[in-house]
Amino acid sequence: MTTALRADAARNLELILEAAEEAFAEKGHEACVADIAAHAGVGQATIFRRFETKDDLIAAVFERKMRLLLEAAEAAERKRRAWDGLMDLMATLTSNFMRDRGFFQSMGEQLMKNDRIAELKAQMKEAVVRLVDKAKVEGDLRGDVGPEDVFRLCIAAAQAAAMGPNPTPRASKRYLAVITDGLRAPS
Amino acid sequence: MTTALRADAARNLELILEAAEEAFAEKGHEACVADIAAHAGVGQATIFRRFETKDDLIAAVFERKMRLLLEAAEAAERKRRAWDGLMDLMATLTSNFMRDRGFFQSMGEQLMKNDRIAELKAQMKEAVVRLVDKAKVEGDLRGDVGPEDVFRLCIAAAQAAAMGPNPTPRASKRYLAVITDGLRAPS
Amino acid sequence: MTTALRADAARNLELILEAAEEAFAEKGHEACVADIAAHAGVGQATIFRRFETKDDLIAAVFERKMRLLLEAAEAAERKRRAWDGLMDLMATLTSNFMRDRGFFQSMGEQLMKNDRIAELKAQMKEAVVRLVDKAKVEGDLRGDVGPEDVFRLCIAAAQAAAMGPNPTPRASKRYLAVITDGLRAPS
Amino acid sequence: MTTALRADAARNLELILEAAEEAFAEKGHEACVADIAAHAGVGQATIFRRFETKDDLIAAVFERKMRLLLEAAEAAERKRRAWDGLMDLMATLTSNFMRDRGFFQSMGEQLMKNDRIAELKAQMKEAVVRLVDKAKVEGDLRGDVGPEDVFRLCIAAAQAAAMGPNPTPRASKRYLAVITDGLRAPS
DNA sequence: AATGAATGAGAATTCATTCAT
DNA sequence: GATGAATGAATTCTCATTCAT
Repeated sequence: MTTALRADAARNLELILEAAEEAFAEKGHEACVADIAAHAGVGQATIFRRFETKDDLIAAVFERKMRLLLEAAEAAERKRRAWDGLMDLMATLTSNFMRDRGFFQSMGEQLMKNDRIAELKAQMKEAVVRLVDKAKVEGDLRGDVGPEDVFRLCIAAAQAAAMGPNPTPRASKRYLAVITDGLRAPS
Repeated sequence: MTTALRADAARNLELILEAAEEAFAEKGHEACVADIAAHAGVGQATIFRRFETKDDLIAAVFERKMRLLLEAAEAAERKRRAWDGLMDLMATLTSNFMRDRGFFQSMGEQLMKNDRIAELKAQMKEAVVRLVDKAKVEGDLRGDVGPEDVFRLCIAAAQAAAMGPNPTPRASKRYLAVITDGLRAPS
Repeated sequence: MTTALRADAARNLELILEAAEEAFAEKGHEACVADIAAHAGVGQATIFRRFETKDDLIAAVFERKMRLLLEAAEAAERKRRAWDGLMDLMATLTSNFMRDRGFFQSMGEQLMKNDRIAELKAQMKEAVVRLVDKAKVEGDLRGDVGPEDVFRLCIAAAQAAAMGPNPTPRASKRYLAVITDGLRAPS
Repeated sequence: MTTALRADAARNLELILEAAEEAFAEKGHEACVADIAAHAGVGQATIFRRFETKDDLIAAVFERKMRLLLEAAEAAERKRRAWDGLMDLMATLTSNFMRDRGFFQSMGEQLMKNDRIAELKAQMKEAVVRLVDKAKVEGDLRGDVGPEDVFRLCIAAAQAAAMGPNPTPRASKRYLAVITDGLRAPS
């Protein structure tokens, strides 16, 4: 009985998160809760039952995407050559930043109240640290490049591409190429 | 004589622009007019007397900064080696993008109603075109780098630096260095 | 069961419409939303929840009155002699125009965004067309009087009566009498 | 010396009144003072030096037009047949009401603080009284028509014509004809 | 548990009127 | 005396959040 209800609730939660993700991706965090609720086919109050605050919803959506990217990071680590993995990961990150205005905004904010998010960020960072270190050892990556740089340079490429008149994924690849060229260790 | 009152008005205008610049720099365009007015020590309506619309105020602030940067661009062109001028200009641009959220937002917007702004943008672009061309001729700049890239890569560097926990000018210089390394023509 | 809350909402909607009707009737469309909200005992935002725009509220109030008048028109058509029905209808219209500044203003506006309103106007016009035609056939109405004239002459009578120092319904009847005398076919 | 200044002042006053008349005629009393000042080529404060309040300006403009109409009334009285004069006057009044939204609004308002205006209204009324009485004596005008009716019926005709899709002077004449037909004494 | 409804706290913008020169 | 400048008091509309059912 209660399980049935919970199943419904879970479904609603999923709908909310999907709608929120889409809305934030397109309009950024200034997308309004009412629209999200409507898109999710759910009452506005239902959202606030699950997430005390709009910021909490934002955080939840962010968390979701971060989890996916963590998986991408793990996949990258499985590549034979760390540099290749790093390039894959950076491409994925860049693409995400470019497509998702909300995710981008979330990354910029200093204050992340949510602990899980801080943890996810840390996890991601660790993965990148491993990739970076390995790539350096393998002689592909410049020695003076830190793990945080990786993250930020992706943002940079996405941003540069998004700024122009036709923000295609192609454009982002070009910028990323310029940047990653700069990362490569002098042979 | 008649200049007396106008002096006051000019002073107020200055105060408004300064307050707006500061507010937009810190909070971006979502800084509200009331706050700016309060900071300027001026009634809210006074702002709307000078600038029909909040967007007009934004444009005015943007224009101001662009003028400064144009001067920087001219100075850059006076350098003996175009590459050096380009590096200087990019450093200046990057630093500005990093410090000024509003300026950053302004750059991103496609529609610039204000004609003067479009013109200033065009002027800036021309200066960069000249620098880029010369730097290529002098063999310092990669051939596949367009003038627009310059602008965007600065944004990228600024963004990357601003994203982190301690967005110092230093950080931006480091990122810019990585990027500009990628621009250099293979010797 | 579920109707309970909706009953409350419906009640509020009713209160809003009543308050708006009264306010618009008295002060015209320049009556402000805040006052209407206060009169309805409702938050200002509640009004904007129901009516996206002040104009929508105006339209809704107009629609309401138009519906009543349409019923009056139908009743008029049921009279044995079309002329009598016409006189009744004109009296009703005039009285309404005189009492309701907002309704009067609504009639004057060329652009009626709302489709339902355009339709109601059309329906009313058709009813008047029928009355006018029949009255002409029955030899009571001058041949050169069009259906639109009927409407406008009512407005005229109302206006004339409203203009004076004591705008009683009586006064409007007198003016209407003068006008309708002018409509009568020469026997 | 001072006369020179007064001449300038008088000129300004004239400019203000002309601009105000035009503005009120077109946009009604909601025309804003700033626009009027701009149109008059005069500082906004200058208007408020002459007219303590916007309402005072409105009254002044109203007074002006009333004076012209008074002259028209006198001319009407000079006609051989009172009925003809009455028709002329009504045509003039109607035409003015139709063209001048501000004048129309002014007529509608109950409270006329300004005494001169009340007096002008009274004068006008007296002229109409004389015309009406004479026309009755001459057997052209219905006995039950009062002097106030004349005024109002003009407003009515103007209003009726203005309401339609093409508010030409022609239209107003048609409505006026219908109305004046109703005024004519049965021969 | 879910939701439609309600709302208070802003936000931009307008305008008659006052002020300082 | 004239005027550009300044402003307070509206006014419409938005949105995150709470409430009643």
